[in-house]
Amino acid sequence: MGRDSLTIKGPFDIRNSIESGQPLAFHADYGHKGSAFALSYSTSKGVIEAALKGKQLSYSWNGEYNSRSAREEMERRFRIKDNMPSIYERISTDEFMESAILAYNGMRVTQNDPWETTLCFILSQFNNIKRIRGSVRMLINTYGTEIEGSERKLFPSAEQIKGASIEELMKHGAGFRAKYIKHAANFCSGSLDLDSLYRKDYEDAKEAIMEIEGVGDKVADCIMLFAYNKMEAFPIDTWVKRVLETVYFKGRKKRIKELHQFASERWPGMEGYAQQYLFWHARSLKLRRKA
DNA sequence: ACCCAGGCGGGCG
DNA sequence: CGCCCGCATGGG
Repeated sequence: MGRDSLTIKGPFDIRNSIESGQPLAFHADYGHKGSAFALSYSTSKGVIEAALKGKQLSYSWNGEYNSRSAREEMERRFRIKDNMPSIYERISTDEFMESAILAYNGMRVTQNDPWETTLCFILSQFNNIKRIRGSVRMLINTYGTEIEGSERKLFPSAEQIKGASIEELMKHGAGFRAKYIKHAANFCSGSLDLDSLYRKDYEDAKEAIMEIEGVGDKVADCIMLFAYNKMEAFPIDTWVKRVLETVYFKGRKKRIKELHQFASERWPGMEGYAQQYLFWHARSLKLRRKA
């Protein structure tokens, strides 16, 4: 148990950083008039609660955290050390990107736990953000370990999920993805060492994570970007596909492979950040087919 | 009622 | 390879 704070340098939009569908296991409370923002999240080690006021990010911890590991957790999750002006310089290639950056200035790509990200993004397939978050909350409350003196629980480990039946997982919001969750839990608590993927490059790590049944090209890219710090990952979901086709290809249908190629040439080494701004801006514009 | 959601694996040609 | 289909479920 403890409490500390750190000062954020550069633009930081905490609300859009966590609401933009990258971390899916957060609880958030909004302050009045947008002046403060409070959040909490469960990890495998404890619960972190944090609040942002101006440039001061204060936070508290419990469980196995100590002052040093809690600080590292915060800096990592929110990529506090990212140089946003330099990133914007690299992805600000056109008017659409400029307006996205203007609208969501300070939105960070967050870096989350590999198992958490794997579980959450398997749940994300053919699903919507609101319901994914509800399912994740249910899984935490059902399978996570209790923490003394806290209403929240730890994020359930692969071992704990492995102990659940497909029927139980289905009932707790996983739907048809339950069999994938089960397989991922078996795999990640057994032959696949998630920590070892940090030492692999993007291509090799992605190939390794795709051995999990239910993890295809898009989910693998999300895990690479949102957990393993691979900024060249460019997840292409329905929104990103649509916005790319609309903005850069005059509405013509393009294959996923071509769009990956396009992104890697346009935003080399920073595809992940470009993708997050494209995705979130496209959604805010409700850039649908029938809009 | 209807459509869609941060897709995927399997089956087909 | 590319294409097409079904899939649990609930929010808009």
